[in-house]
Amino acid sequence: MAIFSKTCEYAIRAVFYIAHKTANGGRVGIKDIATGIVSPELYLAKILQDLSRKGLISSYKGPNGGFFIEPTSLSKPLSEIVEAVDGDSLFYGCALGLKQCSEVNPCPLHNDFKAIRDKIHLLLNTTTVGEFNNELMNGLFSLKK
Amino acid sequence: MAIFSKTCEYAIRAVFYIAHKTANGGRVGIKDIATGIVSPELYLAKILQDLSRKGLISSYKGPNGGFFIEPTSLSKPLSEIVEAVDGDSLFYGCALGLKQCSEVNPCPLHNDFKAIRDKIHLLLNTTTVGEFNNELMNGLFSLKK
DNA sequence: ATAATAAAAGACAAAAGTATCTTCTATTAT
DNA sequence: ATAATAGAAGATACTTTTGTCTTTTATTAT
Ligand code: FES
Ligand code: FES
Repeated sequence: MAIFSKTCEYAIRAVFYIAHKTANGGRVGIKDIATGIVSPELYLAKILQDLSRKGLISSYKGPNGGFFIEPTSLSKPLSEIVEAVDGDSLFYGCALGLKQCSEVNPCPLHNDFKAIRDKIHLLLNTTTVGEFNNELMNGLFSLKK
Repeated sequence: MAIFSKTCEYAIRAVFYIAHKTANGGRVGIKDIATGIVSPELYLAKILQDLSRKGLISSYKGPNGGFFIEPTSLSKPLSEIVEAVDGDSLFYGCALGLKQCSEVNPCPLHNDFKAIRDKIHLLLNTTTVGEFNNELMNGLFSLKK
């Protein structure tokens, strides 16, 4: 099992792509994004519409329209994207699938797993949407499958 | 998304259950296990048959038959269970779904994620199947959904 | 031998996730 | 007005995961 759903992988890659493409203004179309991150265009469109509805990214209709990210949104943590797509079970759920992760009735892995879960949460809370713009422009990081 | 598949959650809970029930000899039947960890009996049966085929647990047919775990198997790491059920993508796969996680063509999350991934791997490599037998017998840990 | 018990196996079914296609509407640059 | 682009909605399909049902086989107490 991967740590994120496929939908969430597409979402994160797309958001990084949009961020670094529009950090200095402009918009980027769905075709461009789908090609840039190698993902099924129409499926990605649905995902981005959802993220747009939730205010995590912005869009503009009409010619030269497309998706973009508000400068202020560039500092949003990646955890918001993950939570919007995959929910928060990665941050708060029990590793062994107990209905409720709790200190009073923990599963055997609780203590060790909680520490790891918190690290994941911290990573995604402190990583921002626009954090890798420079590296992405320099081609140091890849978003292509 | 949870960190393990539902199948893997059942598998781990069942293995812990069998381990602490049969650490001092004896066998435990599928009905008992399914009740003990609150899981669909027939689905769990398939999972356990698979683990048995792979030698991670043992079984005995006939009256008073059932599943058990060899004393030597109690010291096997939990990672073997996880790998048998969910594969190794949790340990080696790219967080953002790139075909290949690599240093030369990394995704933006590669560095930070690799550290977390390694912690998960270490946790599962150092946690053994029989590690929680005492706590489970004392009711300190729960395996029930 | 027989009956009881449980594992094993295969077919099937339901649900969720992933993906595609089509149609229509809204917006805006030209 | 026209063309370009995204939003929205709904139908459909494919795949994987999860779960159920039925039958067969193996073992052993009696
Ligand atoms: S109870 Fe399982 S992780 Fe907390
Ligand atoms: S390339 Fe994505 S985690 Fe290594």
